[in-house]
Parts: sequence; structure tokens; C-alpha cells
Amino acid sequence: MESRYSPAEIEEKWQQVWAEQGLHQTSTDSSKPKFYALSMFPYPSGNLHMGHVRVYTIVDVIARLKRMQGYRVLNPMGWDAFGLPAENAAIERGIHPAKWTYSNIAQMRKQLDSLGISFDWSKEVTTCSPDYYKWTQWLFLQFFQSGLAYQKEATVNWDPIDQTVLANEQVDSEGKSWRSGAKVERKQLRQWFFKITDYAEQLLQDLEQLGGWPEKVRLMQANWIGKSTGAQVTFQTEQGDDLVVFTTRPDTLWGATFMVIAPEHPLVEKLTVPAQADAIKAYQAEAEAKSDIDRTAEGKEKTGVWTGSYAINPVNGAKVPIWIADYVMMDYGTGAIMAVPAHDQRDFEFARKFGLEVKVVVQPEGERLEGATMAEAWPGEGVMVNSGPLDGVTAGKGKGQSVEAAVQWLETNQKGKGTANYRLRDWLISRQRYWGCPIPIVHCPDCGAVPVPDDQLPVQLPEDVEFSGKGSPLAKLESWVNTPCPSCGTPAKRETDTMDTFMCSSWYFMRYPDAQNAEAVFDPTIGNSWMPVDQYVGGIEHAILHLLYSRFFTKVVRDRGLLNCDEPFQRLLTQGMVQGRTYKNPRTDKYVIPQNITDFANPIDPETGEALEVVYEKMSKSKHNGVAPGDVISKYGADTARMFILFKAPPEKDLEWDDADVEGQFRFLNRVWRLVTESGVSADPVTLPDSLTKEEKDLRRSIHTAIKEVTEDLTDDYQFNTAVSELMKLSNALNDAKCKTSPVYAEGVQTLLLLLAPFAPHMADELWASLGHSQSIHTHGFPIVDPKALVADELTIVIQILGKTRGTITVPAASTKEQIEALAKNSDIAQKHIAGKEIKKTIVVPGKLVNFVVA
RNA sequence: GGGGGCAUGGCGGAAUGGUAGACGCUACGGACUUAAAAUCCGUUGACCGCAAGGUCGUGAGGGUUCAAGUCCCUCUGCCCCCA
Repeated sequence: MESRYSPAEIEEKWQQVWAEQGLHQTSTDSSKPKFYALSMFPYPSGNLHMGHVRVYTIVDVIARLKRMQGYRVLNPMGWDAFGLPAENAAIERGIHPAKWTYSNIAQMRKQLDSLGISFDWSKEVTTCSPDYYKWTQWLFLQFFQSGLAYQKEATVNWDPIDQTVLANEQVDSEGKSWRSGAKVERKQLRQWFFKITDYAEQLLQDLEQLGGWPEKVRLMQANWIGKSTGAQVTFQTEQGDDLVVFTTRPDTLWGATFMVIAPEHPLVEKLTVPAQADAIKAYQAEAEAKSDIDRTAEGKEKTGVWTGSYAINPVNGAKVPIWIADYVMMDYGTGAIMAVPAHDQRDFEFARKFGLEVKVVVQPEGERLEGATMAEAWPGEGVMVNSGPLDGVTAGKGKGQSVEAAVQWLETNQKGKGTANYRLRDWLISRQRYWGCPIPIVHCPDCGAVPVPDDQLPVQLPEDVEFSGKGSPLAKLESWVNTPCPSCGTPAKRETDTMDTFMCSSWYFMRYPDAQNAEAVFDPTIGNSWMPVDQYVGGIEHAILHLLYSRFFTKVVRDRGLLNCDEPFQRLLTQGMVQGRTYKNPRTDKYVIPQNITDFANPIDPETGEALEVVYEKMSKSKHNGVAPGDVISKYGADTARMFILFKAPPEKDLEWDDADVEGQFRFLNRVWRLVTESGVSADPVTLPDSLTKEEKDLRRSIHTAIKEVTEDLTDDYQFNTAVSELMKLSNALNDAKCKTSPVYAEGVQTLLLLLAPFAPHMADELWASLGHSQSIHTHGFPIVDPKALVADELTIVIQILGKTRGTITVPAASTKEQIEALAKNSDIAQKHIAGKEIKKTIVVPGKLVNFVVA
């Protein structure tokens, strides 16, 4: 055995051994409990970055631990492989998206293997592969058959130069396209939607089941779903149409003095009187050009136009004018509101601007509000007035208060009903792009939208397309678009939209357990034996969309009878960012390349001579603060990189990359290397003598404390940083041990390696083999605490006087409370401080402390 | 504006209401070396003291408690989400 630790020599060797022995293949032994470990699969950009290294390392430690603890573990990996970058590569460099994507995947798989991550590659899924997207299409059709996939006209961001729809995040703050720079237009297009709103209530309710999720993420989802309770009330227009409004404050109905409907509301035309027609048309055009944010931002100057028509307030028969205004959105609620200017600030501003009536229906205590003179709306508490049956009721949403009373009154008098409204909207899944999963629908002039039959799936992406960057390449390929109707055979046209890539990633975790099934999306028996995922790990940026869509998919799949779990992810860990050290000129805000800095203790801008600021920010090229995983691995090895990442910060917090700390971990692993190679310990089973010396007992306590702490840190919630520090403590204790020839020392060395195995898998296996073991350490059981070893003969008791610590005494572990109190009282420390004083009270916490309260 | 979170040495971070600062980094001192690197040993919250020891100390202020980084209230600053 060489005496020097050289990771380059051992890591690749062990990676090969593990692969040859199939150590990471998912066990099919159903007598073992299952554990499904899942990391969010990456987009195959071609380059692994530190953020990836962090997630996969975290999941790998968990997976390796669970295997050692006797679980059958599924730890799969795949690729979220559809998406725009591949199409851009095609446009810019003439490489076909498939070729570009697959070569990136090959490269990244190599990088992952070099980290020693224990993925079962036989479960690999690639969303752009026809074997996979066949089932994405099949699932789409399941949704379609359930009535959950439908088409409707929607306002989209349209890039007139590139002839494509843009996502909101692809439009900059000035309303220009990120690619072409063209001013984005708002356009009505027929688009595919998923009816996620049908599941809004369940998605909200079931958040309560997710005790293993960060509270923060559950809250973000709840806010996103945005349930508000109130009532639906029907107003009748002069023209005789019903105008339904949703309000969270039905109690203020008696104060509604006008109505506002969205400019896109279907009744606008009918309600508009000839004299107002021009003004209404102009206003509609103006509103259409504005973004949602511009329209609804608070504090914006209110705009609107009167239609010239009136409606009747159903509660009191009052005639109220109907306006259109852009602060009312067509796709929230019913696209129409009743305006109660006295008690809603936006309505108030609107009323004041256009001289509309303000009628007070809630009088706050000790004040007398007058509609004509109040300076702002009163949204607060008070007593109902001018409200017919509600007069005198306390205003509020509580039991027996005005909102409840109003709903009751509305329902009794059949003027409306209590209901809930959600902020969540249906999911627009259409994308006018090539590199995505084709929507398996044929549009027939006679039959309408016809699903492609299951036996004709997948609808394959044609390969011979042209990438000009303008319009959808699919729509231009006549030979592909034209196809007979699957139902009646007449000439028809394929749907040319592809699916949002979030579709592909909303079910990949259901595919992994049965990844190679060619006959079905997955075998329900296999699916049910692995789902739900026991531990999911990924970035907080997916806290809302990806996780919500995946939950939605799981519920629909359940309702189709394919799976019997309500929630896909039992526990969720959102890991923090990996940040790099940046050198920034605080005056110019420019980032300086580290190579240009001569003195890192006092960094100076080489151009201006000004002192630079040192801050940690997300790694990026423009900030010159990136660290390439490959560089770290070749310099220190994967084990050091893993140890550093786990130790430097708790998993959910941001991590500051620091080379000095990486060195520190490398030093630690070197110490372990020396400790074990010089220990003289063999693979022979340890037999402990009947009685141990004090040194042996102390060492054994350190060993089993380490087992206890590491196990706890990896079980309750994941605290890899403190787990690593426990490994260091054990290593230090072994180093300092006086009894290096004792069997206890051998137990310690073996335990250290076993505890280290999930963290630094290569080194642990190498050293394990060096002791003489013939089986990989990863096939060995994880150490189990011997509770007897934790018991000390003596305990350290803290002596406090008036709550202030004055020192400690050592007492026999078997001492009773009374004995401890007596020993404490007679101790020099206590005597010194209580001499001549009266002890008013003594608090004894067994095993911990004695506190004397003196006068 | 609403909701949530965070604040501990020079730095990253530890602390079931019970010895604050574990573990590591940095810095300093020492050993080894012709010298350096590596390695090993020691010190490293502030202040007073030769020492024993003492005083202060977890963003600020108040409270509960024998005892508060931890629980409660008010405030300040930073971060995130939704507007």
C-alpha cells in the first residue's frame, strides 16, 4: 500500500469496480424496505456546474447511507432534454438539436461519474427520446380524455420578427423580445391549456400532508394557488344579461355604486351605447397593449371609460353605471367586479377620478365617515350601516359577522351564493417551437381536434427541418403537417404546437422505477412499490411551478387509476446556491478578473487603483467567479470536493466557495489516510475484552457518540455539515488515543471508515480494502450505536450561583439528585460564592447542573 | 403594500431553555528542516490581571424564568416570495 493519498489513482479505479459489480443497481429484493432518493434532473447544457455537484452529492450521501442501512434504494438520473438552447444551437451553429443534446448528455454523464455519484444508470430517462415522449404524449391524451386538456383563445406575447410566442420571462422590462429585440405584441391565439384549476382545492388542501417540506415552499404554493372565499352575485344589466361578479366582501354589496368589467369582457360590445363606442374601442386597444403588471400595479393612475349602460344592484335595486377599466382582469374571477369605493382603495381612486358616488356602509367606531368627504377608502372594522338586513352587524369575516351574514342572506334570497375563487389559472402548455414534445392531436375539418390513437404514438419529431429562427419549423413542413384524420380519414392537419417542457418534467419520477417499459407508461405494481419519492432534492427556483405541476400530474394519474398515491414527494430539501468570490469595484460596479489582482489581502483595481470590494455572488462568467468541478476534482479529487461542499454550509443555505476551506478538507482526508494506513488495524472482527481501561472506555464513548450523532444528522433533518464535524472529532479522538494497540482502537478505525463511506466513498473503499477486506465497504452495514458505550462513569456537573456559571465538578454517574446537591454544595466553587449567604432555593438538573439561588 | 425568513468571534458556522462560540478556515507563536513546502504542537470573542481569577458579550430595547442565542413584545437592518 502506497503511503501517500493520491485521489487521482484510486477514484477512477473504484468507479470502475462499482460499475463492474453493479453496486448501484436498484435492488429488487422486496423483503427490504424501499427508499426512493431523487434529485431534480438537469437540463443537459453540456457542463456540470457547482450547483449540480451540490445536489447530487447531497442525494448520493443519503442514497449510500440508506443502502448501508439495508434499504433497497432507487437513485436514478435523467435529462430534462427538450428546450430552447438546443434550438438556438441549431440556429446559430447549424448543429441539429438532437445531436447537440445527446453529445452534451454523454459529456455530463462522464462528469457525474467522476464525482462518484451512485446513480443506477439502467433507469436513465431522456425526455427528448421517443421512448420517453411517447408516454408524455400518451399522458397528454389521458388528460384530454378526462376533459383536462382544452383549447382556447388566449392573449400571448408575440414576437413579430421571430414569428413566435414568448414566455413572460423572455420579454424584458421594456416589453422587447430577448432574442430579436422587437417590441412584443399582444396577440390572441388559440392555445392548449391544462385545467389545473379543477385541482386547485386539492392542491391547496394536500399541502397539509407535506410535513416533510420546508414551510416556506408550502406557503409559496398556497399563495400561488391564492384561494379567497366570498360570494358570487348576479347583477342584471339594462339589456337583460346576467353580469356575474365575485367578491370577497359580499357584505359591502349595499355600498356598490358602480361596476367595472374587463376591457376584454364579452358583454362590452352589447353594453356600449353608440355615443361611447369610439371611446370604448380606443380604450380596449390601449389596454390590449399593456402587460398584466402594468395594468394591476397599485398606485398607478386609474383609467377607464363608461359604457353608457347600467345594471341593477340585486340587493337594493339601485341603478349602477357599468365601466370598463384595465385594473380588472378577464382571467381572474369572472372578469367583472362590483365597485365599493368607500371600502376598497382602488375603487375609491377610480370613483374620485371620475366623480362617481361613494357610499359608506361600514362605520368605524368613534368616527363618522361621509362618502363625499373621506380621503381614502376604509377597508377596516366597524358596524354595518345603510345595508338593509345587515344594519348593525359587526363588519368582518369572523363567525357571526357581516360577511357570513351577507352570504346567508344572498343564498336565502337567491341573489347569489358563497363560493371560493383562486388566483391559480389554467396552465398554458402550447409552445410554437420545434425542440419539444409534439402534441398528439390532428385537426380535422369534420371531426375537430382528434387524438392520435395510442398505437400510432409517438408522433415523432421530423428530423429534416430547417432552423431559421423564424416561426415554428414544424408548421412549415407540409409533408409532416398533412395527414389523414385518424377518425374519418379525410385530409387533416397535425397540431404543430409542442408542449411546455414542464410537461416532460412533471412525471419523470413516475417513469424511473420502470424506465424501460415499452408497453406502458409504467407497470402500476412497480410504480406503486416505489412511489412516493422518499426524498426529493433540488433548487428553490422550482418551489412553485415544477413542484405544483408534478403534484397536479400525480393526482390526475391517480384519478386515472394508474397509481395510488396522493402526493409525489414525501420529503423535500431545497438546497442553497453555490456562490463564488467576486472582486468588485464599488464605484463602477465592474467585476475584476482574479488573475489581474496581485495582492488578495488588499485587492486593488488594476485599471484605476481603487480598493475592491470582496463579496460572494452566484457563480457566473460575467462575474469571473466560477469554479469548474473538473478542475477541483483533478487537483484534490472528488472525495475532497464532496466533503467540502457538505461541510461548508447547511444544505439549505447558500454556500461560499473558498479554496482555503477546500484545502482544509483535503488535509482532513490526508489525516484519515495516514491514521488508517499507520494504524496496524486489520480486517479481523473486533473482540472486546470483558473489562476496559478508562482510556478504552473514553475512546469507545467517542466512537459511539460519533455513530449516534452522524446517524441523527442524516436522519431527522439533513445536517451534513455537523455530520462531517463529527467525523473530524472521531478522527481527532483516534489520533490522540493512548491505547492504539487496543481492540477498541481497531473498532474506532473501522467505524471511522464506515461512517465516512457515504461522504468520501472512494477513499473509504480504498482504505477498507487496505485493511484486508475483500468486499466493498458500501456493501457493509452502517454502524449501530451501542447504548452501553455512551454511558460514562463520571459526569461533569455545572455549578451556577444565581444562574451564573462558576465552575464544574465531577460526580459519579450513579449519584442521586440528593447526592449531587450535597457534592455541589460542599464543592470549593460553591463554598466560595455562598459563604455567609442564605441559600433560598436550589435547582438540580440531574446530569447537568446545580444552581444555587442565594440572597 | 402584504406574507415569510434571517441577524452569534477576523470568516463559514455549532449549540433538546442548562458551561455560548463545537468543527473548520484565517492569523500568530513553536518544533522539524541548511532553507522552504508539507507535517506536527500550541494560542486565537473583548476587556482587566504576573497569576488565580474576574467583568462584559449572540443586531437594539424591554419582558417571562432559578437560568434566555433559544420563549414573548417593540424597534432596526438584510434576504426571499407575492403584489
